[in-house]
Amino acid sequence: MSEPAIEHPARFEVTFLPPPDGTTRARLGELHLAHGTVHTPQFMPVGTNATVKALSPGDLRDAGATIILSNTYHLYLRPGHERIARLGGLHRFMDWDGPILTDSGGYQVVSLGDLRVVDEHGVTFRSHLDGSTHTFTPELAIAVQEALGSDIAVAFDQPVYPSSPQAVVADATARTHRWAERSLAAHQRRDQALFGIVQGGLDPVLRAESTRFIAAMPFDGICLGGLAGDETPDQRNDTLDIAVPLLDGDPRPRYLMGLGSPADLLEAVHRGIDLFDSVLPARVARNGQLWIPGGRLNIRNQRFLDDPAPVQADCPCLLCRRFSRAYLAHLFRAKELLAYRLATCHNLTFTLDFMVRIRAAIRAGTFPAEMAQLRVRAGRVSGGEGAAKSA
RNA sequence: GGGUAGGUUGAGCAGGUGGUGAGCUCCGCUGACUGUAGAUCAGCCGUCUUCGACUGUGGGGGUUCGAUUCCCUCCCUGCCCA
Repeated sequence: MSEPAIEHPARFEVTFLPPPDGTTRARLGELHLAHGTVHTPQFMPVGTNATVKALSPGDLRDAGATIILSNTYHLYLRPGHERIARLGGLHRFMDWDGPILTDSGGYQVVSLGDLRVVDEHGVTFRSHLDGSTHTFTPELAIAVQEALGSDIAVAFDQPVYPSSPQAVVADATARTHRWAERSLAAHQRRDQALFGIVQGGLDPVLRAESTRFIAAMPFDGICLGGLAGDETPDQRNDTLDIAVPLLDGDPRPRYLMGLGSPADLLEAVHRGIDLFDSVLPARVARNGQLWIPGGRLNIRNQRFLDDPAPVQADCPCLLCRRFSRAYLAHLFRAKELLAYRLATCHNLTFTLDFMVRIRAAIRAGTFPAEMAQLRVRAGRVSGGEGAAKSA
């Protein structure tokens, strides 16, 4: 509330257009928001409960984060959006003075699978905390996000798993469109951007329809939802190749929701995406997986107990600057809390540094040529073969 | 020296008062994780020719068709008393 109103809640400038030869759709942009400027392509660490798990705001800054994501559904349930508003808004509450995007809570429709009812009015959930019943509507999702005071709010949608039957996808997509209109109508806060969400699953026709429908509305940015689920990389790429070209010439940022491994980020940037978020780097860090150039380490593996080397020699993160693999391996075995902080610092530093490299290549006009080596640096997403023996 | 309670797969246990002990929890190993109900979850964790088979209840001996169980003896550990 104390934030100064700005003329454009989300002014987006593309500062480096994709080459006209069609070798890539990767582009460079600056997204100007109430709490600062975000250079795109950019990755947003996820801070569901008004905290990126295990990290302080200072850790986040040091890792290179410039914008983070938080969650409407979780903060509505606890501690309550009105309480956060009374305490001065989400930025002040969590002491993060950079931009924040809030997810609308739509994703929890699928992630909290059991006991929910979706109808035209909204979604009735059972709270994962105490079992109490709540109904989320587009209007409530917007009101909560306005109370939180995020820089970017997101329309309330109904995602479905990419592999869902066509009829299910069609139904959810149509409802998402109607809810997009209601979200837009409900949104009032002038210093807060509002992004709309495209659905459509993997169906080319539905995805194209949804992209056109959402793009035709006066949102400040376009989210591509319903991906980063159980689809294959090829299916995801094909879907992006259908949706993104329909946004050619559109002056707004494109945000692929939920994507997070370096290899996946690279392919999506190549296909014209500007913004990403994912819990993946932070979650796998807490579970002992450390990302390094060309692969990853499972720090719980026995061989690291005697390894005096840093996780990644040239990494500037808190972990790699000062501690050995052996120390981190010990902390994980002892279940010491510092393990989660150090590992998370590293994976987010790695991910955000990867985005820096991508932006540098785009700026230099060498992005398509550098894709191969960026792919090598990204390593594999999953499946055991990507594990690096040591750096 | 006497008494007493025990010795079960790395650790800690359960069980078993004559009819096939491979069960549990740790630890350990491997994997998974993508708009976070996740510092979580899954598989493995005696040996082998691994959809099965074999071995294993401190050592030795005895009774018995059959012993982890009953008897004898020895060894080891904890506690109590001298």
